[in-house]
Amino acid sequence: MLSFTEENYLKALLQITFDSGNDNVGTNELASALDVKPATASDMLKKLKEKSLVDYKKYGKITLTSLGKTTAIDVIRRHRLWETFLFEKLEFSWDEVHDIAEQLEHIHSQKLIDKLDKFLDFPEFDPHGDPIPNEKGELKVQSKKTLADITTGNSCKMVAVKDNSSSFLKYVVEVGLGINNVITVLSRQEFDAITIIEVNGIKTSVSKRFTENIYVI
Amino acid sequence: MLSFTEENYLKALLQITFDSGNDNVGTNELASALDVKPATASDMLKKLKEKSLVDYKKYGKITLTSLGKTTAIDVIRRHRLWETFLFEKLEFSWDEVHDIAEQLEHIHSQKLIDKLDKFLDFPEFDPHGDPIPNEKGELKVQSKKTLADITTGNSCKMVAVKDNSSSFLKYVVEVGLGINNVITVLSRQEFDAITIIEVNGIKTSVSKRFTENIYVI
DNA sequence: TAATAAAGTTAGATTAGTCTAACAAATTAA
DNA sequence: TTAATTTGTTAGACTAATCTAACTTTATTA
Repeated sequence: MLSFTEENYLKALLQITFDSGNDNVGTNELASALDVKPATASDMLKKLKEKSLVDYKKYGKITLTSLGKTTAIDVIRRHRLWETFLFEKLEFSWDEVHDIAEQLEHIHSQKLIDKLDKFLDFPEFDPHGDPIPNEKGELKVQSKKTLADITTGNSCKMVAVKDNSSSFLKYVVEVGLGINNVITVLSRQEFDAITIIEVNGIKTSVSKRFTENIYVI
Repeated sequence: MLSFTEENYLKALLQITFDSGNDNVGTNELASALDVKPATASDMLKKLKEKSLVDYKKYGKITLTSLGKTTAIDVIRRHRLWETFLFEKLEFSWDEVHDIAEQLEHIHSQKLIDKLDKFLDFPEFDPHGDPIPNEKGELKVQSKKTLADITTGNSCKMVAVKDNSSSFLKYVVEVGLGINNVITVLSRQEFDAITIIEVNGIKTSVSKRFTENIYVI
């Protein structure tokens, strides 16, 4: 049985490769994702290697073993199912579900997750638009295209957010954006890296960083 | 923010006084309830005293402070609400809910519990018949009378179980008993401490210990 | 390619929660 | 009321997860 901490390291490793496409994850990057010091991550990697959850050698790159990946996907499945439960059944808002799910994802009971999945009618996406792995660990492929990739004058549909932090999500809501909204890119000011978009007839300016955190199709 | 462990000590202290009516809880009793050694409990008591959660002095009796009691009641509220959720919404059986709720009860979010309470329509009793404290910490008084108190020839209604362990609950189901069932005490054999009961027309022999763990009215 | 910077590791310390073994206090019984 | 038993505490050690500070390796750049 893995500890909360071990599960978090595995999840972070998978998340980093998912989000950044970067399969050359380093100690610093991992440590900063988990908000610990590199020394701490370095220690933990030894332990995870010992348990055959990661492959790595000193100063080399870190990769999940197949066992590690399966486990990480399971943690993500738990996280996203709980988020969906909180949002759909308990009527939490979009930006509140992540932090509570961070705790709930570590409850150990396969049966609990299977029954929760059924209760929610086997959802394929969580409230942030992220795909939920099924009981076999399979998930729908997610668009890698962000609002930053849409050229001036074109429209797209928002399907998910990259950053799941409460602060970002609150901002997204403030801007009037949500999953499935149609967004039109009106113009870009290269000088200050601002994009002017239109959503439901309302025009807003957003930063480059903002556009890179909105997944679209 | 209290740790899981601290919460478990407080809950155990309250549970012991509740269940046994014994307000003179000792280190050994507490330790055995938590499945740790007395030395460990002794150490933890210092810490809980430091945090003003228990009153106690060396070799003296242990009592919860008002803060400690409030916290313990809150842990019990969380536990019983989660049990109710598992039983009513996820269709877990009676004997499966306790162990999972032991984990869920430590999720920290007041809003989560309030919303869960509402989602379940403010239940007053959990699947084992135990009262669920409301958001103010108030709970329905529970019968202290057990099946052992019913005299030969008389009938009663089962309202709760004292022992919540999966093994006991499985046995209760096997015997054909459940909450709200009417039980008639047919006879008692003082020699081997056996009671013969009738439930739904079926006669069974149960031990003294069994009858002491069934609350009735 | 040599110097500098960045990234990663090791050593030693800390905290929470646990243990065993030895000891001390309180209670029970002879 | 003394001896035996039970109950409770202390001391010292261990593990997991973390830290800081010092050091090593790898990468970058002048």
